[in-house]
Amino acid sequence: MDYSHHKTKDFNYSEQPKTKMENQVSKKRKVVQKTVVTVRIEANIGRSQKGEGPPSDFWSWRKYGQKPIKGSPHPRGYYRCSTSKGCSAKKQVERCRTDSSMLIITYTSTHNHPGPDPHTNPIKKPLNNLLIENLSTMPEQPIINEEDFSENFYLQSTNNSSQDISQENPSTILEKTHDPLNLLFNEEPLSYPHIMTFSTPKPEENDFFDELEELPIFSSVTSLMRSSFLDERILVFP
DNA sequence: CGGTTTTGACCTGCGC
DNA sequence: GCGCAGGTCAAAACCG
Repeated sequence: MDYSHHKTKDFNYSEQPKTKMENQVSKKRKVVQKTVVTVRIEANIGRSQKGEGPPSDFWSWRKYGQKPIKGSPHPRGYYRCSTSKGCSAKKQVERCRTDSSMLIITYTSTHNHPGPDPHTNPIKKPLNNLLIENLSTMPEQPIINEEDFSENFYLQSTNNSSQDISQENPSTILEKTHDPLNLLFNEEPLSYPHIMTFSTPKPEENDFFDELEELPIFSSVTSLMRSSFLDERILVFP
């Protein structure tokens, strides 16, 4: 396995002597870029989710670990981006301890490569009955995925479920301030949810991509996604 | 056969 | 210093 990217200091972890773990970053209480998203699974999303898996998104993820979390009946899964070997993007997926129908997805670090071409990564079956519940920080990557938004996917109040995030990720807001990308969003730090209130293709989607394009990392990708992704979606709809 | 998932071991940070 | 909790490694199993 190629874990050499761990040495790239994508995380603002403190340096310290390492032995076997020299390629492994430190874990807790460090300043990292995080984007927390909660997703509600309304129905039995049996299929590929197997009741535990995270909603898929544009990126391909490879699971590299799973740990039971104290106080939560559900384990947390650890995923890293498998699209590019050098990509340090990771995400953690866990179920809300108080509401097992809620998935809490924590994105860590950013992708250092263009997103996958939807045309070379054909859309799978759409994820039905999903609700984005919360965006506690700015999306630094396309957390909105083609599957999830294909149908029956809509946003609820940003504040309603924020308690889950604020309780379980109290440092999120703090960490966000260290994210240089967020400087781009100072004017409307939590403006994203409103542009995601759609369940069918609407002009709002363009707004979403418009905003994403303000991120340098996405500027080259979102235009592609905007066109191809939306085009693909039309194919998905019956 | 290559990529992904599973899973126990290992490591680090933190609180006491 | 010790124990706990969280995060990652890496070998084996699994899968298409």
